[in-house]
Amino acid sequence: MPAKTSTLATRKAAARRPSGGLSPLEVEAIDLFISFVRLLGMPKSVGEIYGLLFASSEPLALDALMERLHMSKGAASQGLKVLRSFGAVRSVYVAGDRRDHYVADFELSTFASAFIKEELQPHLDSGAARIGRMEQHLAKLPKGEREAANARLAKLRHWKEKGEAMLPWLLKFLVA
Amino acid sequence: MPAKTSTLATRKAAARRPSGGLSPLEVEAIDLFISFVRLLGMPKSVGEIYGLLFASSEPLALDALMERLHMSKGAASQGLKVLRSFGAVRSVYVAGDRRDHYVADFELSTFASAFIKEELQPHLDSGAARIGRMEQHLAKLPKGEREAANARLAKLRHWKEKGEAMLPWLLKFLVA
DNA sequence: CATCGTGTTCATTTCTATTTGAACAATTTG
DNA sequence: CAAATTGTTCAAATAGAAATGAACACGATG
Repeated sequence: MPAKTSTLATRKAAARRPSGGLSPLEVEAIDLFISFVRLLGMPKSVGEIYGLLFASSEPLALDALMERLHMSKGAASQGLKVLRSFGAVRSVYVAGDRRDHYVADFELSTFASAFIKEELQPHLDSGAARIGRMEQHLAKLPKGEREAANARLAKLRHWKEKGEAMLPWLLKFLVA
Repeated sequence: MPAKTSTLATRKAAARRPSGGLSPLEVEAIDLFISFVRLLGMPKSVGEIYGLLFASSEPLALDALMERLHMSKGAASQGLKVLRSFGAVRSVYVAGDRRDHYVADFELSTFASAFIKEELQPHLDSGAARIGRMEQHLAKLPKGEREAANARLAKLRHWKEKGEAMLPWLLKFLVA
C-alpha cells in the first residue's frame, strides 16, 4: 500500500469537504475551544487543534491538522505537545500508517487535574515562598510600621490558605 | 499651603526611601501581585499598582504611583480604572489635597465576585450559545454521523453544566 | 547505506497586547 | 477668566507572545 493512500473513512470525509474546508459544526467547536484555551492563557493554536480533534470522528495526523487549520508544521507540533502534556489528547495506532494519529480525550477530569498541578499549584507555591520572605523583611522593620504591615501580611496568609483549600476542592468537584 | 507640599506622613516615608525607591517588602508584594494578575490575564501594570497600594500604609495619589513604579501617567490611570472596576481599589478623601488618593481594598470576596461576573460568566454564556448553534447544525447532518456527533455534544453539555454549577460554589467558597 | 517520510526544535518573522506621551477635558485657584 | 493642576483618552511606539519555515534528528524503507 503506497504511503499516500488514505483510509476509506478519510477519503469519504474528504469528499464532503473539498479543499480541506471545515464544516459549520467543526468551526463552532473550534471557536468554542479557542475561547476556552485563551481563558486559560494558552495560544489559540492549541484551541484550534483540540477543537478539530474534538469534532472529528476519525483520528487525525499532523498533516491533516496542518492542512485543515492552515497552520504550520511547527505550530501543530507545539500545540500537540501541550495537549499531550495535559492529557487532553492521545495518539492512537492506525494500521499501515507510519504517522502518529491523535484523538481528543474527553475526560474533563484528567485535563483539569493536569492544569491544576502544572499551572495553579506552582503559582500558589511561589506565592507562599514570597510570603515567607515578606515575613523576614517584616522582622527588620521599625516597630511603628511593623504592626500595620503585619495586618496586611495576615490578609495574605489568609488568602494563601483559601487558595490551598480551594484547589483540592476544585479538583474533586471537576472529577466527580 | 502650596501645591507641592506633601503631608507629614508622606514626607517621613519619603525620607526612608530616597529617590522614590521601593522597600524590599514592597518589591515582594508587587512581585506577588504581578504574578497573580498575570494568571488572570491582566496587564502587569495592574499588579504593580495593586501591589504597591497593598503594601502602602498611606493612600497614594496618581503621581506617587507614577514616580515610585516608573510608570507613565496613562498606564497608571488605566490600571486604576481596571482596579476600580473590580472593586480592588477605592479612593479616599485626603484633606487639603485636590488629587484622588487610592487605597487597596482587602476583601477578596468583592474582587472575586467582580471577576467571576465580569470575566467567567460571559465566557460560560457565549459557550452555551455556541452549544445551541451546534445543536442546530447537528440536526442537518446525515444520520450516520449524527449519532457520533451527538455523543460529543452530550459531553459539551455536561461540561457546561459543570461550569454553571461551579461558579456559584466558587463564589460562596471565596466569600466565606 | 542512501533516500524518504515523519516529527521536533529553534531562530526569525509576524502579530497582538501593553505602554508611552501628548492632546484634551474638567476642575480649581488666584 | 487666565493659568495651573489633575486625570482621561487615544494614536503611535514598544515589548512580548505566537507562528512560520527551514534545519535537524530519527527511524523506516528499498
